[in-house]
Amino acid sequence: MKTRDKILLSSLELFNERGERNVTTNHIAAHLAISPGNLYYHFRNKSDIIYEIFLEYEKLVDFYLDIPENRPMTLDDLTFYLESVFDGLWSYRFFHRDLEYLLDSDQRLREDYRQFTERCLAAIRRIFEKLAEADIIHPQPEDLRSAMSLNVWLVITNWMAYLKTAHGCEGEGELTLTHLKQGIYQVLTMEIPYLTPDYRERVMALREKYRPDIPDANGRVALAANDGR
Amino acid sequence: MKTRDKILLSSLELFNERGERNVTTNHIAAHLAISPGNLYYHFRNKSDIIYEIFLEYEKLVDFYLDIPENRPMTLDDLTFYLESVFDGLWSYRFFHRDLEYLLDSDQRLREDYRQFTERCLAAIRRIFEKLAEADIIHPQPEDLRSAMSLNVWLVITNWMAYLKTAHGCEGEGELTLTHLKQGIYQVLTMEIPYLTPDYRERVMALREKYRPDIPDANGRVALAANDGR
DNA sequence: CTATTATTAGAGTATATACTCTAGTGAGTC
DNA sequence: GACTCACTAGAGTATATACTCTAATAATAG
Repeated sequence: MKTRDKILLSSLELFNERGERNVTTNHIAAHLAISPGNLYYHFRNKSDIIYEIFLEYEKLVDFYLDIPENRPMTLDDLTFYLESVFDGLWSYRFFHRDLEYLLDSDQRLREDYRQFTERCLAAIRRIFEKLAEADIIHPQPEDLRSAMSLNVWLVITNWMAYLKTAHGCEGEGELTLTHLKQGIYQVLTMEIPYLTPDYRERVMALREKYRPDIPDANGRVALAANDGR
Repeated sequence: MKTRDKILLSSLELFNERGERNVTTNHIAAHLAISPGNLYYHFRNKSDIIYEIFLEYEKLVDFYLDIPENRPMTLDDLTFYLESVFDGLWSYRFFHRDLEYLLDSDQRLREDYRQFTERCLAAIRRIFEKLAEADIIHPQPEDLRSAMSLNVWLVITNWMAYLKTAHGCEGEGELTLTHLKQGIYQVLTMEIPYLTPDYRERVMALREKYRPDIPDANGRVALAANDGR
């Protein structure tokens, strides 16, 4: 594997593990057992590394959120979108943690990320639209759909921060992809009132599969056996 | 004013303006025209300053979210809670920006914040409960109420980050308290399906007052005259 | 007035961080 | 064999950062 790619890979790994703020270019070089000079031969600076990683993240999510227009949407589609978005969030989880700082330090990234957000929101809106077309949810006025979509986005992008900050349990409470995906439960919660009678049961069952098994804010632990995952 | 208090005040101001990561203890001292030594006479380290600021934040929000149990809840109460929470968020806006890093660097803060979150969530749940008691919203099963409350919390705490990251417009697009409070529109969006017929119109009108006047993700600008604020 | 304590200035320090510079090495090309 | 060129090592640098130390000054109590 090319040194350049190794740098990107190691950086992502270290960023995800320790947080971008705690990972220096020297750390990255040391982790790869290459010299700092070598690293700076391949990248002008740390921002450049982060930017390239963002481009990968962007490509991944754009790929997942490509909504096929030639057929109606199914519940499996919805599941796929939700799972995929959380997969992406997990793989590049360092990114949202220091988002504001990162955007402040790199204008390119700021503008790209803005457009990325817009595309994601448009995709979510389109998903709602197609869910209505498929009679899975009741149709909504455009205003409401936009506001709902934004709420979905806010919940998705903040779910991980909630898990990491609200559940202290330092040593044991390691965050996993499974925990992260329990955010799907939260997203589906918002759709409940809009479900059509035909699909209500099925969506509720789907939602149940993602019910958090960590103590909720009441200190209660859900008993649901999270089978099949 | 005591030097100690001046340090806290200046720190908060600088943190909010530039972000905690971009503000050093030397900056704070320079801003107050005192020596670094003086600053370190009053505080053991930067974390201590942040911790004390958090305690103020906590006290403020706890004060706002004290739910009176001796009378039914009104719509004015709800408005007050929403406005207050966003006021608090605004006054200590640096805090949520670097939350994960801050909690990682200070165990006390981590534990205190965890409990703070729990109290906030409990308050939100209680508000939903009392809204149902007052026949403003339909009653919900406890499960749903908990999940809804968590979503409200996620939307509230992520709204500012959304504004700061999704709306690039560097120079002009200065973030203001008014913009921030448009998050109330998003929060009320989640309650729409649960409103009782009696209150539906009134809550929708309230919500309309907070309709964002910034371009939404479609590039459209809401026309609503945001009167009276 | 004296002794003590609280407060402050300001120079200084150890370490870290992002990044640079020079001197190569080794694989291919003519 | 001379030359090129992508790639790499590793020492080095300027700056920043969190924090310390000493000495001095103001405030206060007896």
